[in-house]
Amino acid sequence: MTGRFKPRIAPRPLDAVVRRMRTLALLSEQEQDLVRNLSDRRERHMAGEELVGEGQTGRRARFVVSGWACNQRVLPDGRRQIFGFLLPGDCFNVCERPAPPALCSTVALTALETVDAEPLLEAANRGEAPSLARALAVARQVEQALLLDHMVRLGRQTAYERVAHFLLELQRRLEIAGLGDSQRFPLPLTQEILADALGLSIVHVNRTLQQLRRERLIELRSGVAILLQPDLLASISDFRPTTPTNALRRPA
Amino acid sequence: MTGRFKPRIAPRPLDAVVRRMRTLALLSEQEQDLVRNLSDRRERHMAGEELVGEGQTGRRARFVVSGWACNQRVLPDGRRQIFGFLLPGDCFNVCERPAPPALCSTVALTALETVDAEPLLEAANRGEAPSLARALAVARQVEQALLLDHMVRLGRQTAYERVAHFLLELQRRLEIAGLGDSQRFPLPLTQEILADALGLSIVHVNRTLQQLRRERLIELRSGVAILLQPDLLASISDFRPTTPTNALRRPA
DNA sequence: CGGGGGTTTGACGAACGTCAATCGGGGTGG
DNA sequence: CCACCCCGATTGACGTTCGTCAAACCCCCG
Repeated sequence: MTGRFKPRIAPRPLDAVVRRMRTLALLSEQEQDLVRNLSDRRERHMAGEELVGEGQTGRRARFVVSGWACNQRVLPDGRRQIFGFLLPGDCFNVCERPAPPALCSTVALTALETVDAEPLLEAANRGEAPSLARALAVARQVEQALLLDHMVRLGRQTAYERVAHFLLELQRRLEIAGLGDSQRFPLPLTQEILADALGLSIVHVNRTLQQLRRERLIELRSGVAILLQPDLLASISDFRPTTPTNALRRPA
Repeated sequence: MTGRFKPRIAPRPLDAVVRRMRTLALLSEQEQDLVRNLSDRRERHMAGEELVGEGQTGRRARFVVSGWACNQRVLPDGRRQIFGFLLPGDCFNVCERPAPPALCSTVALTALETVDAEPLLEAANRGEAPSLARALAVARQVEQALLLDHMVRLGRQTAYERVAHFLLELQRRLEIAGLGDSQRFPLPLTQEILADALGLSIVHVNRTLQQLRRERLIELRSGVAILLQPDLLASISDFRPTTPTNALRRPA
């Protein structure tokens, strides 16, 4: 880490994005540079800030560069359902232009950094970046898969299974983004957020986490999660790694 | 209804499909005929038949012409989650070609009739049917919206609210397809299917329906549902009619 | 008349939510 | 440096919702 020479512009910050895209399709060098050069039009958001409002139109495609966000909807009586999380490397507002009204709001959960991804869409639409176009399509497919996984958790899994399954999902996604290893990853979520994602009460999330700790399946300290027995967690929660990396790639 | 002359080919059967598409975009006469002329390549399926297997590739876009189907996933221990229902007029397997692996399986719940919709996609891709292309895009958006509604039900609503909300959704969709009125519609689902959709047990679905009947909110007899007090049901379940018909249409 | 799938009912228990109090750590102003 | 404070985590007691098991019922059909 000590002063290694970096010839290219904009070295580190978009690392997660490039990494992520490369797991989705085989990007050419030019395509990778296209991504790395997005660094302008960066934006910073504070935790709690709403990035996209429900029903909002004219949204521009963006990447999360650092920090966490979520898609959610809030009922009039205050109940909240979180549909999914946006991690570094994830894109949002990627759809046909002009973008239709947003189906839910997107909210920053931590300090957050994003970049405009429209230049990529334009290049892709002009046919200049076929693999990139494909990567974005696959990203949407993965997003959809995660949504269905989440729905199974909510509808047909117990609290215990839900938490285990969800932690495994985060582990995989964060490892792909280069932000964790096969067991350890940052988890900057309050138990209230977990509860609203998993369809549980705060108290019950707490107890479920306690149980997983007691059974030496996980550790959880100061924003870091450690999966002590990932395989056991996977069999407990019927976790099947969709997209083990490139599973969705087109053959040729 | 007694022998009114119908000049065009293939009169009735695709009515639901045309109706549905017309609520999604303003179709030209040619575009409507394009839809109506799909009648070839019709296919019949029996209840229980799997139309699409999880992970299946090379799927072709299709419309449901009559009957009901659902998207679902089954866990190894037999638990099942139904993600949503396909009603007459709905399309499935509509996505960029070549189609990525299916994220869940699609199963016929009743005797079912479908038609191949690929000709429409091709015409749309050739730029020959812009409004149709738009209608298909909106259809996907609506499908996504229904998915999120369903997730809110599963994660944050009580059994009572879930059933009420779900019945209202069906009422709206079936009325659009021309298969029901503002209160009455066919409901060819067993309580087991309802349970697997709503994340409940059969017994609890039964009791919830009993309660709704006792309170004179609904009637349910021999495959027909009647919403006696739709407004009350809506306020009970916080039902907000997304897409009150054409809400998602592009301004110009 | 018998059978089978779907519905209904009751009794019971487990999972999960609610309420309320306490704890604990990091930040902040005095 | 310390007292305070606030938010989030934790714990206990208790109530409700919902699931499970099992039996009865109902209706359509052969």
